[in-house]
Amino acid sequence: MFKPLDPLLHSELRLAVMSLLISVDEAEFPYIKQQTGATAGNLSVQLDKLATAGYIAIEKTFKGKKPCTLCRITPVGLKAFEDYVAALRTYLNVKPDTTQQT
Amino acid sequence: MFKPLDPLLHSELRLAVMSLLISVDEAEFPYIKQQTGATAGNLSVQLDKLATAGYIAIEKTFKGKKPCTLCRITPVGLKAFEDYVAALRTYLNVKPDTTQQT
DNA sequence: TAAACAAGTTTATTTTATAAACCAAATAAT
DNA sequence: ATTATTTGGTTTATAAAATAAACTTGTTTA
Repeated sequence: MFKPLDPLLHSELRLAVMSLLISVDEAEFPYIKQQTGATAGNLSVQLDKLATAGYIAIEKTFKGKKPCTLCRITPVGLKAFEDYVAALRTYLNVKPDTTQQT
Repeated sequence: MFKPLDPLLHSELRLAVMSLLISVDEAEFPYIKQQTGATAGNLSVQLDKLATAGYIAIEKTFKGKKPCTLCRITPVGLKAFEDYVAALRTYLNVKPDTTQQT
């Protein structure tokens, strides 16, 4: 009936991050922070979780002398996102149940 | 960019309950328990939260000698659910659903 | 009449989300 | 030149949430 929801994606901030990375394919920490409205601390933690799960790849580079944290979604992450959306739909598009109950 | 998600609905079990109540419009505790696969304790807690928020109405009756907890969605709950779905769409990169609901 | 069952509730524990506090380096101000 | 401020984060502490285990109350059933 209801498919289980990947707890890693069923989180407002992490979902926003994934959604963002799907549309831009590469983004810097400050940009994600601004787009999501998250605090730096919260964002840092949630990015770590996504990276640990292999949903995103984090590349730490430099932009001139400033550190630059680049994030992009991985194929695993993209698949997880799609699965999550499919699971969510089982909660959102429910037609009235006309089957017999026993 | 991303609309905030009502924390009361952004919960797997509570969302399942709401989804269920939208489709059947009235359901007993054991039925909800069976459909969602939740434990009784968890379900009891989450139903309370939904009721406290005014999203569902809980009526405690009897079915013969057995207690019977009846749940149904309220107009407030229905509105909240619809708003939640609209907010979610801002994360899913999906166009709003323009099909007619009957 | 004792044991098992049904229908929940309460409580305790684990997880999670989140922000506050912190750190290091670069730039700006005095 | 030294101090202050800003940038770009990380680490840690706390508040909130989810969840199941344990418990309660009444009802059948053996």
